[in-house]
Amino acid sequence: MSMDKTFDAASAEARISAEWDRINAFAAGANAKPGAETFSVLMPPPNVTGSLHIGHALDNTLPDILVRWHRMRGFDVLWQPGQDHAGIATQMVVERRMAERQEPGRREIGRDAFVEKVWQWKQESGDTIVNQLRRLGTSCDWSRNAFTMSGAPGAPEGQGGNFHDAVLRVFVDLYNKAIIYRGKRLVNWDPHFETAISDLEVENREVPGHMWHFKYPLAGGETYEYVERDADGNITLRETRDYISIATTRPETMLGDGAVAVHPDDARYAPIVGKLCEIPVGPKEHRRLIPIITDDYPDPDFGSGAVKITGAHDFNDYGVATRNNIPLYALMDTKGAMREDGLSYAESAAIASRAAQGEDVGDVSNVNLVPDHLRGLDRFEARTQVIADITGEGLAVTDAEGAPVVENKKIMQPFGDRSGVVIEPMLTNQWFVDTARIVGPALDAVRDGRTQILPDQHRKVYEHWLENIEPWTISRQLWWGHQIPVWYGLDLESRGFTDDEGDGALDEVELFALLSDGLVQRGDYHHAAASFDEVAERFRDDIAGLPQPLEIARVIEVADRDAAIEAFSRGLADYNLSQDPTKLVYPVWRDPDVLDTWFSSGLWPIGTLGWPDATAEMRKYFPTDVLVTGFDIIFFWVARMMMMQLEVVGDVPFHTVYVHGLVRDEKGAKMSKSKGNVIDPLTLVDEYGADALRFTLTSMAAMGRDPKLGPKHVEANRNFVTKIWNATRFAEMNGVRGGGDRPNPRHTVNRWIIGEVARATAATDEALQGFRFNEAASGLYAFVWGKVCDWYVEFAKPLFDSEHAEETRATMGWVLDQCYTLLHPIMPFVTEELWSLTGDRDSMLIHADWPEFGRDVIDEDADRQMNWVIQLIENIRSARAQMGVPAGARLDLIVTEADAPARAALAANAPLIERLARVNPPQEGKGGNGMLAVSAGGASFALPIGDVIDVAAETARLEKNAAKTSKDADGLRKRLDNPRFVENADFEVIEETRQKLADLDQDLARIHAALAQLKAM
RNA sequence: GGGCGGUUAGCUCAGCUGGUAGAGCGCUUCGUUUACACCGAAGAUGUCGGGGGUUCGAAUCCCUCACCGCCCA
Repeated sequence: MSMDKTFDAASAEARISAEWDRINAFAAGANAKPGAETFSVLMPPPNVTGSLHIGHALDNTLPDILVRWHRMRGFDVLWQPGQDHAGIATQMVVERRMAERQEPGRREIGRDAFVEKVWQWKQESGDTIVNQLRRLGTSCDWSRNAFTMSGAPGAPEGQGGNFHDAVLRVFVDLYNKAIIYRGKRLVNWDPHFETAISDLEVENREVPGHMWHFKYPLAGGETYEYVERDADGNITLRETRDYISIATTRPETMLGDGAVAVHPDDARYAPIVGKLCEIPVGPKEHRRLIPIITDDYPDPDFGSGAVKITGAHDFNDYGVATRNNIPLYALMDTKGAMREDGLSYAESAAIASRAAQGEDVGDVSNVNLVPDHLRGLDRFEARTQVIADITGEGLAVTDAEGAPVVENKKIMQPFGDRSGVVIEPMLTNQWFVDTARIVGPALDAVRDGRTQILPDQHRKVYEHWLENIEPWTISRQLWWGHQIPVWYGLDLESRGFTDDEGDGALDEVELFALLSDGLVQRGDYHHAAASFDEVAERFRDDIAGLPQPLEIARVIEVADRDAAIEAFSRGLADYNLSQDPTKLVYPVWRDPDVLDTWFSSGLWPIGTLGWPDATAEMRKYFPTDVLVTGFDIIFFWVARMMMMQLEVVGDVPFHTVYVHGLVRDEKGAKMSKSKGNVIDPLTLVDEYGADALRFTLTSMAAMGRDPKLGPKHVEANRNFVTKIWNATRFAEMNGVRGGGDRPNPRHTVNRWIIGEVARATAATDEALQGFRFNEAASGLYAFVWGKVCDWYVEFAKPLFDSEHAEETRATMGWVLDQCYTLLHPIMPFVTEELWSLTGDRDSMLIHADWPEFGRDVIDEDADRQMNWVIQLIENIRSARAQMGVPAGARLDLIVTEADAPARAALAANAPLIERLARVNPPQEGKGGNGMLAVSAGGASFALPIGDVIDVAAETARLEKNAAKTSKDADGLRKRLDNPRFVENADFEVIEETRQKLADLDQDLARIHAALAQLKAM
């Protein structure tokens, strides 16, 4: 059998993958020694919509290295894979596809049909990313592949998992602890997807914008003395004004202003605080007045110092409004267009006026302050119109020439990270996690080291974020996701309804009162439970206290609140007619919203292990060991997993979080589709093989740095694959076979390389232990290429023709086995292939034993000797090359001087030196005319290159060497001459320095001797 | 504005707890000697961003400035 000249990655990868699958090589616990410690790792679940990008390749290569390494060491390993259902992203993809096929939209086909379509789509393309990950050699237990929507309604038959149960259970638990609550809050609203999103899903970007300046006239034409002063208190402007000047970047929100606020210390506006001013937009006859209030929020130095307060459309204003009891007037609908619903403008303005006078007007959600001509307009069209209206009326602040003041300036604007549209702060009912209540343990765990975040800089980021955590909006107005397990019921007892006679029975009058009292106006009850049956129980308990016969009303489920009112009314009417109490129903309806995807992925550690069931996996593999992920999801995912696992099961989800950088292109630019610099990992795999890509990513994974990846790097590492392939090919041609035990050879070369293997092993273990992936990779590269291929293989060539042939074959076979083993976690395919080609093995390499011998197998003498040999060969080669000796010429090697160790090294390794330095067997003699002078520790040599030696060139070469040596020696001498160095430095350092100096001095003496000889000629 | 990180060979980057610089790619010269030209041999290139400090000794620790990047307001 003879090997090809290169490794055929494409065909071998598929074959080897199939073989691993056949023996279930990746299964949890595979290759575990009896009673082994466990090592478990979670895959950061990629979006099920997604396809593999280079970040995934890194996310999975690094943990795969740790996993393979532990598996070979006999740990009981679980490498848990799975995918995330990715609410918005997936819904977006499916909707887009429906549109492309000109199918009816999701609202037309309805929720159930749409969700079914998403499941269908997931069935068709959900495996894409799994198959792509497999091509990288990711050795997860695919039989356990999890999905964050598993077990949810509509999930196809035959798919395991109960993620849905876990999610609902946690929701209900947190709801019952009141850690999850419902509230009407200002949230980030995505007008494209028409859903709330969390603040993490908002990207704030600086974009060119405008700042408009408008006059808000004082009510009743009042005037005041407006005075501006400079820093020293000198008056710079004094004028009589009948308005207050307001700057805004969003004029359309003026319609919803509830007040104008100034800083309490701002003397300019002190005269008008407490007065009313007019919003300069809207129909003249209903021009609204709003109060001028004080609050600490306005910055007197920014703009005019006066700020309009639109509590329902700005987060800062929201704070001011709630502090000062200013109504929150909503202006927009879910699409970001100006509202058309609610009361007429006239009615609305009237209510707002009463509010401005200080009257409590109650719930203002029905108040629509959008003037008729603006209703239905998109928010940006409305802006244009508002500006035109105000300017037309002469209420824009103008410059000296009378032109309206409009500043062009950069403004920070929020964008949806998925939709890319401008996010609108919106006042809506949403569900929140009161993160402040569960954040403590997550902070403590990192502070006390139960979970370690590497590198350290990310720990700080994590802590800072958690210390300033905001409530987490977890409801999403989407259809694809875990529907919130909350049902609402009508509030029949809190207000209005009374049992007049106190007889515990409901008479017709009371029934009528119940209906006419306006159920619509009332608040709702809600309960959370994992199913309708359970929640019905809760509602039955609630209504048990109602007068009869209502207390026996059947709890039924209806679509929504309107349906509930209708069903309830019909029930009452039927009862009224028939006096049959079974006609009475208590309808409840389920919250239509779904949970934020991250709520479910936050449960990834326990959800994938079968929780809430007390599974064997849960007992065995939780808490997990290492999580490898990107810094971009520390908040989204890592922090939330920490909080949720600690709250739900009282333990940290993992001991170590290794945060890797962002893979950039070779110029350091972020990869993005719009820039067109995205590198497809599979293209690289096709071209160079998975091993080369894995090795490249690994060698660039320096902690705390962003890897910069270009095809050149991958090519270089593909060459490395070829290198070890060919070293094996050479071995095979010389009858070397693997599979043997560690030999105990006699020849120095063989003893030396065994020590080098031990060094490489220890270095690899240390690097991986410390998550210094790049050091593991570069150390192995240097060892395999620099030591094994460059030197050992070359040394072995003459040995194969010597009495040491047999032990050299054994040693080389063993050394290569160690190379395959050590490289396997990083380059699994080529090493597995070589393993199978080179010996009869008990197991595949993936289940072979990781080397366990220590540095004690290093033979220091052999080490010294071989380093001397290498030095001599290099010096001879260098001298030859510099003097232009033809590469093929074989020179005599004359030993002019040698101490005992040098003599011994020479004697033991002469054939190697002869071959690699292209010299004849060494002989004693004297240097002389026409000879090159070369030295190595403790010995001097002369190499005759004929009578025609260029004395000048050789002198120059030696002088150059002398200068360098002498410079180095002087540096060391200066240090040693410094008494403070000798006093302060470590003993070892001083000794080492002395030794180095002695060596250099000796070298220098030899060079000078050679120079003297040259001159004598 | 606050925080974090970066600035080392022509390019892309290593350099862990201070002992005086390395790799890959590229470049120059030579080479097809019993694996490998996806190769081998030899070689050139660095006041380690500027300035200051601590130290016997600083790319490494501290301060400061400049520029670049990221995160959060």
